[in-house]
Amino acid sequence: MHAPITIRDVARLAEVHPGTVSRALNPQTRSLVNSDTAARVLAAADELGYRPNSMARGLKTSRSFTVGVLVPDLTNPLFPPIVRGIDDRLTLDGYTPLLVNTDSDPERERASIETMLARQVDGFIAATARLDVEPLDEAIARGLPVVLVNRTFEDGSISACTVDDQRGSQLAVQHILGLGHTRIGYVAGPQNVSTGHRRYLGFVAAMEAAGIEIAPGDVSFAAAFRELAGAQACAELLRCDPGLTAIVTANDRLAIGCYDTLAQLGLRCPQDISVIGFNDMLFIDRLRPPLSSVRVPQREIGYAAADLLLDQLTDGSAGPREVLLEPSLVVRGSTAAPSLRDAAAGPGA
Amino acid sequence: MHAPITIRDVARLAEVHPGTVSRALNPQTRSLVNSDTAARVLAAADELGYRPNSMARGLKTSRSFTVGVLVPDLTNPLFPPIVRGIDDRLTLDGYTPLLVNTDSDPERERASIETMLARQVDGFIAATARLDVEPLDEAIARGLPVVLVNRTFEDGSISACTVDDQRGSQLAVQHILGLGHTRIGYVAGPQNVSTGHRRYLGFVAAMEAAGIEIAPGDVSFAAAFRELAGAQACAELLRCDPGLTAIVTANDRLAIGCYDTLAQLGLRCPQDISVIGFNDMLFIDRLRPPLSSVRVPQREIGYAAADLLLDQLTDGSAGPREVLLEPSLVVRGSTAAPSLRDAAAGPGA
DNA sequence: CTGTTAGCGCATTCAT
DNA sequence: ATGAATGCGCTAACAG
Repeated sequence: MHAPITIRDVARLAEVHPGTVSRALNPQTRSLVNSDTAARVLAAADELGYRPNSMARGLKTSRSFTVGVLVPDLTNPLFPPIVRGIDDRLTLDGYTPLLVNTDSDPERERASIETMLARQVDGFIAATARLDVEPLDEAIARGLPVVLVNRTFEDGSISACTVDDQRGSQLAVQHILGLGHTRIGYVAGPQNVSTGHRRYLGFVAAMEAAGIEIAPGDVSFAAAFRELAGAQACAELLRCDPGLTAIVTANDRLAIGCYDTLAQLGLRCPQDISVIGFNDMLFIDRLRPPLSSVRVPQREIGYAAADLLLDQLTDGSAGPREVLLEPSLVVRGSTAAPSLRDAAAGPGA
Repeated sequence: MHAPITIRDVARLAEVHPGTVSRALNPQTRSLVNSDTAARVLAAADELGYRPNSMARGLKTSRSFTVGVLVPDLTNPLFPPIVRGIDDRLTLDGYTPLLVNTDSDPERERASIETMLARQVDGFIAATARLDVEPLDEAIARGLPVVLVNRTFEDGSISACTVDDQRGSQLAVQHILGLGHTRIGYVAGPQNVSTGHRRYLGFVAAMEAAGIEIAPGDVSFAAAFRELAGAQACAELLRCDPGLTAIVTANDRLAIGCYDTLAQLGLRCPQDISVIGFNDMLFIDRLRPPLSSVRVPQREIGYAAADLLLDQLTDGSAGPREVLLEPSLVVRGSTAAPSLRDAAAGPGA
């Protein structure tokens, strides 16, 4: 438990002034110093095991090389890959993420942002679903760059990185149509989060593009991205139109809920009804049947978001940008051609 | 984008000396100041929206109120709940976790610890399975408290928080025995990680306690906690002893691998063979059949680990302690009485 | 090229 | 009970 080694210890050993040590140790300013001296300093620093105190550096430069990362709940399987991607990218440039779970609670959110501001974070990445940016207003006012993940801000004044949700819905619909389905239901997510809304819009657009009319009862809105809400929405769908042969969903967990309802009604998937999810969650291929889904490159989204932020951090003039990543279709056992069931019996009964 | 508000701004508004503001704002020293003045200072701080600069404070006090948290890979479903628990507890006391993914790569591990040391973390929580403590030696030498999660350090010189792995194995074995099984195989995890080793010891002990001999081929060691390794181990088990009626595993993912092998061999679970996992991962109840498992209170483990660390942080004299949390048994459809080969009844029916 | 100087914002010792 | 002074470890502006 020896005393911490400072820049002055290194200076003493290398027989130079502390200021020179600072210059020699910083790659940015190393060119300002004689390479021999620099080498000597490096050697001395190495010998002593010197490690710059980043709080002192931060105090002086008013940059902390930390980034606030807001997620609703790390326990939601959606977020770990995103956070991992963020971490991977930030680490490359010497930044450290400060992770916070907000539980989508405005008060907790406010408090967290407060704390991070006090910690002098250099920017924020908000992987939260809620639509308002207000809690981040002060950060923005202070000139701190902010990047949104999984959502966008309407006027485009804030950088954002998301998957192309509409395109994802289109992939799902086209897959289902390609199998020959025409009686298609949709379990939508909550419309007050952008993901839910845009996936819904994508579904509508894709159906229209195919010239298929969406009957009033063919869409049911789940109150949350949860299994139970999905099960309820699915039940409602089938009550309105028992003749559906396929259900497109806005999220894998909603699709799991659909499985529950189908099982309860004695309907088989995919023989009686096809189901397709969205996100391609870990282990979703282990369900019975394995769920077809729209894959979202979560880790890449996090990585790209961090990339966006670093851009703005490094190059002050870099304006806000939006990055849209491509989803892809993963076909598994939950989708098949329609009417393996008795087509002649028809719907209605 | 106004200039940041410092303690001097508050002092000016409250018409006191900056030193007084510092005292008034810190709950610890507030008693040293007249309560009227204190109130005035608080009001001024509030009005200006003052937020203490934690880097300046840290530089002065050489405490950062941050804690380094090491995990192998956040993407492994084991860790999010643990990290969540850590975060929840640390936040209560104003600490912030600095999360790092090491990928169990010694070099990455070393570099991360280096970075965190430079950031003046006040302590470490290592939620990694296979870390020799060596990379943390310097931290320990510096007098920084360290808490291990999911593993212990032999000589008990380091605090640790784990589930009672042996007890967990015992619960699994007793459940299987209670169903009437006597021909029981074990798919063990890697023995160079403490979790794998202790669960194995627990299995052996429980079998011995029941007076059942473990035949040479009845245990197979998986090379990793992964599905494929589990599948291979399961295949080996059944090759040696096709008469097994139950398989106990050291981990849910190994159990999933067993499912794969059983399906491949045309064996039904639980009618032909029962399988029980360990961890009770998220969505493991969604497999077919739903996996019986030993539940590990992951979030609580993280919470308790952070608690241990805070103890040592707050009370310098607090020695290292070990905390063992209780596992519990979750019975689902993958375990049943042996030899139901003719019974048509499914689980729960 | 390198030494010197002056703070960054705060907590803390010493006066008063 | 409060003011004054000092320095945590570092970087940056200015000399030389």
